[in-house]
Amino acid sequence: MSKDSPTNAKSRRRPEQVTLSQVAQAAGVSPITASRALNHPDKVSDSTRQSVLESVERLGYVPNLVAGSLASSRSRLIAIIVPSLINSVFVEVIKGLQETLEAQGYQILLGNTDYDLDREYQLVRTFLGWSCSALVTAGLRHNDACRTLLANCGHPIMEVMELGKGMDLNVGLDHTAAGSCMTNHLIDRGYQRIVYVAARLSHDYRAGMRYEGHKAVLKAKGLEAPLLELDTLGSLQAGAESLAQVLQHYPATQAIHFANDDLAAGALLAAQRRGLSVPDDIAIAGFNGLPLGQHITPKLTTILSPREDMGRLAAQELIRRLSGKSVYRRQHDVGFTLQVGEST
Amino acid sequence: MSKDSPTNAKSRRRPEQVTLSQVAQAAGVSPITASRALNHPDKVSDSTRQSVLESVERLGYVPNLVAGSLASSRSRLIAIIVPSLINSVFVEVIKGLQETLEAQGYQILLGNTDYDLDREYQLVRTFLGWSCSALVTAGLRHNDACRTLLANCGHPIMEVMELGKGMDLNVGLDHTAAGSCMTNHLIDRGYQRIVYVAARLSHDYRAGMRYEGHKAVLKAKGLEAPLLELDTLGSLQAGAESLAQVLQHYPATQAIHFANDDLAAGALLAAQRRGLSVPDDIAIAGFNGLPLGQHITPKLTTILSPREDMGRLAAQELIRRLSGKSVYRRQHDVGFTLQVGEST
DNA sequence: CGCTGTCATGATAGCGCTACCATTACTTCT
DNA sequence: AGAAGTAATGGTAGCGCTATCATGACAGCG
Repeated sequence: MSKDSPTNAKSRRRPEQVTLSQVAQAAGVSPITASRALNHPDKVSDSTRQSVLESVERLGYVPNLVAGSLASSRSRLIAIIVPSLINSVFVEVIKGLQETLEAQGYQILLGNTDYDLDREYQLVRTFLGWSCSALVTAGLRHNDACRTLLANCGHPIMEVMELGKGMDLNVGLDHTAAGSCMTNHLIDRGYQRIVYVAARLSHDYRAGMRYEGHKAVLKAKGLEAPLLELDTLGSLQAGAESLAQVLQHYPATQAIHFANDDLAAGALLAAQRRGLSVPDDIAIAGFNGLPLGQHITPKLTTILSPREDMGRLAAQELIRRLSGKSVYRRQHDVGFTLQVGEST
Repeated sequence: MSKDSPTNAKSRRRPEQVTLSQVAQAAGVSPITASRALNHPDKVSDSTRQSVLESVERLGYVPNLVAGSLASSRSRLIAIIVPSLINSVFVEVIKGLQETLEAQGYQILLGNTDYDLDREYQLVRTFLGWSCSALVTAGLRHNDACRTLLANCGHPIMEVMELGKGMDLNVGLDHTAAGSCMTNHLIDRGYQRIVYVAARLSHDYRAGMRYEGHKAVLKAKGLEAPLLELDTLGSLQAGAESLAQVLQHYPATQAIHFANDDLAAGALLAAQRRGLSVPDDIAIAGFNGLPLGQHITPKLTTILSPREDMGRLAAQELIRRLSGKSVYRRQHDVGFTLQVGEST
């Protein structure tokens, strides 16, 4: 009784906040029963549940999830850590995750590392401090401190985007294979002098993996694999500018294999402005399968990666794990699809 | 002593978790002093702070933010509620918010309503349960329950995207004026038979506001303001399809005023495929100022809205408010810029 | 020399909730 | 009939941290 009394001198309570005890009192049950009525509805009788819910409604009770999490050390928070929000690729994965997780009553803590692994470590620390139920990171690369923290935190870790030796769960695709796939296609089309253009590989190291796949194919045929690395983010603008650079440095180029569709589309549109014919004067290929590529003329040849699906699948796997079901696979290869357009 | 002992039969602690008490003990100070060393560094002596930080490092202590928030009823969490993650417009606002808030040590709780106000209410409830420091919502429209909750929660509310009678803080732009601005431009160019094309106005009601601005200008000149509302989300695809519909239903159309750049660019690219000349056969205008519009030929006439800036400004205002500074403006008009391209 | 003020630190008592165990009233089984 | 469940409820004791007040030490002051 005195516990609930606001006259208590030591009380720090915000008096306007309705607590579960007040709900319980109004419903004529103990606080713990009220708690059960809300969180384990099957553990109380129908009539009790009814009257508790009615009191909740009447008093405008909003559960204090902070207190609940502290008491139960479970939070229903999922941390999502991505390196960028500008790159729509990550947003689409977030979309898939978010859609699935929110439907299951999880909330999303979003962090952006800006491609900085130290920043990632800080974010992981903070998110662990929120005792989030699981962490999702884009990519398999972490610094040592971060790796240690993740390995010992006791929560499920989901690494998305690429496929490889993950810490725990992993949903992604094989970027090296994707790079090879596209280059095989270009060679099938008869192109031999192919330049690979990427934006800042230190950031987008997955583009670097695709380049490795690309290079392996060319080397096997005894061909060169020149690389043009731009010092900007991938964008239409960067793609447009890179076209000029390629034509200047490698005038005999027959095809350009771009690290992503933004670059490729930018170059394609710039080629049009210049009066170059694609693919006759120069062939252009991208990666990602953005809608844009399918609406420009000529349609862009690209590789479609199932980004929202990746997010959805990752979320499903996590939920399965979190709900204690043992039926799950540690690793999922979501694959990719070569989408042959008119630009190659 | 016995409190920290894991032998205590009633203890529910996860034994692997390092607590502040352990850090304090290792540093030879009381828990409360250790807390101060971390959260109010200026309130402890240099030597104490040093030894606490060193113990934190050595023991690998990760602060339990849940416990901290419960005790202090402050969380450094900011809720961001948007209606969609597909629409890049919202993502850009999130980007601006996130960048500014993370730099100040705030974390982001992200929610997606899918244009459903009831869902928004649920998200607000949940986020308030996390006693987040502030809430950001995209838009001024809420249902009654949500409005009541927000009004009484005692936390700063920031409504972004549009300008109007907000609940608390408001950063946005005048969509009606933006609609008028573009239509004035079209009329200046000599177009009179102008169709407005939008995607699902019940969702994107801001597009509806722009249409109102558009209509007002035309009505004032005694001109008709036909509206074509699509039953899809705004996308390149929808824009491409809408072109055919406009040409069929309104064959004499001189210009199309699209609700956003995705639609406009889709239509422009589709017009090219059809061999129509833009703007000679038909003029096309958009809204948003997406990079895409500046890379296609002809360049798209559009209205540039400062989306990341909107996010940044909103975050700055919130931070100012949260840190108790009284210097803030309740409302900011971030304005917009008519970007005249080659498509009109 | 006491008086007041500031600084660094500590003891206490919660924040609002739930895990854990206990209790009671029934039902079912042998 | 008594043992052995099962279902519904409650009491107690924290979860790990911080607000509040209290304490002691020491400086400055007339």
